[in-house]
This record gives sequence, C-alpha cells and structure tokens, in this order.
Amino acid sequence: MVYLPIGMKSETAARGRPRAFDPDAALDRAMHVFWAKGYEGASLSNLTRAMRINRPSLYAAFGNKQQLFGKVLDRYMDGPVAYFGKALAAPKARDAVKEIFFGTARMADDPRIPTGCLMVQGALACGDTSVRKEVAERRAAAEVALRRRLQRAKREGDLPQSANPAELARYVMTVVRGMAVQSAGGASRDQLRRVAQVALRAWPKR
Amino acid sequence: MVYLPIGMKSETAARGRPRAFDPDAALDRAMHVFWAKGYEGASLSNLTRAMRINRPSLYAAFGNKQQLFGKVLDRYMDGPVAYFGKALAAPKARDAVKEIFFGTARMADDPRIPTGCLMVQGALACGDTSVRKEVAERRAAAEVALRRRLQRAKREGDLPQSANPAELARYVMTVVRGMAVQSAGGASRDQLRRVAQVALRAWPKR
DNA sequence: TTCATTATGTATCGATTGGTATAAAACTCC
DNA sequence: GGAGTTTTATACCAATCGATACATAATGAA
Repeated sequence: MVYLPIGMKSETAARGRPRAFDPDAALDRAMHVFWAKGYEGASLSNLTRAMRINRPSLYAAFGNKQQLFGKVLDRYMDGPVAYFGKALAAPKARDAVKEIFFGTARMADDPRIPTGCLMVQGALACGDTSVRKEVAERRAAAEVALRRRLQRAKREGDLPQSANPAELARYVMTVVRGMAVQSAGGASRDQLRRVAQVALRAWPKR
Repeated sequence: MVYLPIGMKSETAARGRPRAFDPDAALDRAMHVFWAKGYEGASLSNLTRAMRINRPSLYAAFGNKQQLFGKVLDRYMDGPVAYFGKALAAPKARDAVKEIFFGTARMADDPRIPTGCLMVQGALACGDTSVRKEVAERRAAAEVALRRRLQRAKREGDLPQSANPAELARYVMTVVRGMAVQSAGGASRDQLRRVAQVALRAWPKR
C-alpha cells in the first residue's frame, strides 16, 4: 500500500520515495494522545510513538505540533462528533437537541476513544494562547450552528414565539460541555443519559 | 512584617531568618497562574515571577509544584468558590441551587480573577495522571456535598418524593461545569445568568 | 559575641521540550 | 542505468522543564 501525500490528487503520479504510513491512521492515533493528555501534556515523543512514525515524518506530513493539532481537530469534528451535525438535521428541534445530548452520553462508554471532549480538554487552559483560542473558536462554531437551527425552528413554529434560540443554544451547549467534564471525571453513559433527561425538562413547552 | 512558617503556631517563637513574603499572598498569585494556564501550562518560571519569590523559597515553603498546586486548590475552595458551601446552607434546596448557578455566573465578569474554574481547567486533561485525579476527586466532592443537601431536602419534603437527589445533583454540577467552560470561552456574566434561568426550568415542581 | 537555624539569591543540575541537519533508502522519469 | 525527488532513520540542536547545591544574610538563643 502506498499512501498519497497530503493534498495530492490521486491522478497525480507519486514522485520520490512513497510514504510508508497512512496519514489518517496516524492522525487518529495523534487524536487519542491529544484527547487523553491535552495539547501541552502531549509531547512529541508521546505523539510519534503513538503514531508509529519518527519526528521528521511528522513534521514533513503535518507541519508542526500546532498544525498537527489543528488537523486532529478537523478529523475529530468529522469523526467522533459527527453525530452533532447529523442531529441538527432532525425534523424537530427538540429531537435534534435530544440526539445531541444522547450522542454526547453515548461517547462516554466507548472503549475505543478517551473520555470527555477533545474541544474541551484539549486546550481549555493552555500556556499557548493561540491554541486555546483555536479550540474556543471551534466550540463557538458549534454553538452558532445550533443557534441557527433553533432560529429556523422558531420561524417554522417548531418553537414557541416566546422562545429565545440564542439562550437555548447556549444552554444546550453548556450542558454538553458539562457532560464532557463529567465524563472526563469518570461519569458513565447511563449517568449522563439521566442528566440528559433532566436537562430536557428545561425545554420550552409547545 | 514577619510571616510565620507554614503550619507553625503563632505561640511558637520564630527561629532563623524570617520569611520575607506572605505565603497566602504568594498562593493567591500562584492560583492565578494555574487558573489561567493550567497545571502543565504553568511553568516554575511563570510561578516564581508571579509569586515574587525565587525557586528555593517556593520549594522550602510549598514542597514542589504538585504540592503547591494542592495548596492552591485548598485556597481556591475557601476563597473564590466559597459561595458554593454558603449556598448549601440556604433553607430551600431550590434556592441553594439557584445561588450555586448565579454564584458561578457572577465569577465570570470579576476582573480580579481569571475566567472559568480552576477545578475544571486546572488539569482536566493532563500528562500527569495523579494531578488529574486530584482535581477530579475535588470536583466529585462538591457533587457529593450537593447530593447530601438534596437528600436532606427530600426527607424534609422540600423536594417531591419522585425526585432523585443523585440525578439532580449530577445535573446541577454538569451545568456548573459547563458554565465554567463557557466562561473560559468568553461568555459574559449576563449570558451565564440566562443559561442559569433556563437550567432552573428543569427543577422539579413541588 | 558566638552558635544554631532558617530564608534568600545565584548558579546550576540532568532530563525533556519542540524542532532539524544530514545522509541513506526507495521510488519515478528519462 | 543514472538523475531527480521524496521519505526514512539517526543523531543532534538550543531552550526550557522541574528541582537543588551552595554560599550568604538575617534572625533567636545562649
């Protein structure tokens, strides 16, 4: 198996020595390290050992530690938390929120992934300000997506006119972030499901 | 001004050269560094500069970095989050929870302290497992305290018989942790207050 | 004064950090 | 079969990490 360089079209002929590792598999392994240890807790030695490549290969393929973290975040959004975008496609806003809550709870017991949320524990507090800013922006982007979905729901009469989409979106994301912290602290899927049930009681009645 | 060694009774005569700094003030300064940068993001150079002492003084007074962090956590519980224990003393469980929520929101705009919560962003994910475990235990202890308070409320008829104190306590702490994450991401006091209002709608009716 | 004791300031320790220089290896193109 | 190109592996870089050795300063006790 020969892996193509990042961003290279498959039509293009591969020149030079072929890459001996799968960049996506390496990103998955890096994701686990960042997820479990945080950006600063993940050393390059940790990363290269887990990714099963050596340092120059990492730098050639992914830039540097910060750019690697960015690519890991991209992959995280398209992978473990893809349920979030799918949930927004539910016909009813309440069902979308329910799926977001239960999707978050579902991650807790998955033995293939670390506990918690990469966007939360990856770099909540961090000596490197720009890294902290990047994850904060990604968290904010998720809240914006949910807010837009709830605004649509209000226009469609799916939410009462008294409802405030911005407030509700912020509330939902607050619960989701809190569930991530609880999960990182050892909360089980079942415990988080019950939290989700309670949280849903705050949802506006039609 | 002469400051007494840690743990020394004021009756005891001070021997040797007197300490030239106030340990409590130094702890407060260290707290800010850990709070803003996290355990791993806070280097000893950051800490000693902020504390205005040099390294040997730090080690003599506080042990090592991890023990310093532990003492900072103690001070954090008795200082910035003292509102939590006070809230539990409210006569009604709902008021206690309300005070916990609003107390958490109140911290967000305080210019004297960093955003977020030291027990969350101090070491949510961390290369050092024992540090991560310590903060997790402290978070768990807060939840236990609230659960006991809600169990008492149920016995007193302050909560309906159908209420589940353990679930409710977990829900409240989930929201509080989520508010901390939102605060670290730049949410204002007012935004968090509105989140608290929504969260309270999930509280069981009498 | 002298001694014991404790704190301070400087200078440094070995280990680890993120990041590279360099050369050999493995491929395509001509 | 080279020539050109890219990846791999080893070895290394300066900087920083947490932590200390050591000499000096400042106090109480004798």
